[in-house]
Amino acid sequence: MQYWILKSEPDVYSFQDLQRDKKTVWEGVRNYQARNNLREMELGDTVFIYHSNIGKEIVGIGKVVKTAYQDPKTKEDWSAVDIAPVKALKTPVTLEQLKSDAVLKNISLVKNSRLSVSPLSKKDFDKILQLGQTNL
DNA sequence: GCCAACGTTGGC
DNA sequence: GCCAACGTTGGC
Repeated sequence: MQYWILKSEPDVYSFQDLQRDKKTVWEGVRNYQARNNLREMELGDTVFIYHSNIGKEIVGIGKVVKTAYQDPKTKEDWSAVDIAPVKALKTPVTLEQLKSDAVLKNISLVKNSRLSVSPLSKKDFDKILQLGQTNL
């Protein structure tokens, strides 16, 4: 089991949209590092959904329901995965909270805010759950 | 809306 | 293969 953070702009596709849709194709990643992370995802891996620009907070939890396959939107060598919602965080965890945490301030979401798919250790994952006052 | 940080592109 | 120029992203 691995853990990840997926970034999305909520005015394009929000966690609420994911809850409504029950499942979505996570496509459009056009960054090599992010693509490689997508390809390392395994079935059942847990992901946090982070809202960039608007909110700037981790709002919910999802899971990988289909591992990497050819991005349907392009013929070029990019990947997509399928994501299903698990549950919303009881309390969203803001970027500010992440930055002020001695451990979490070093996660790639904070250090490299442009990376749209980034890995998370179990420890970091648990800490964020705790900050979000949420149990899986 | 601005700008810093980062990634990509293309000329040499 | 280097690096300047450019485009994009996202925090502020």
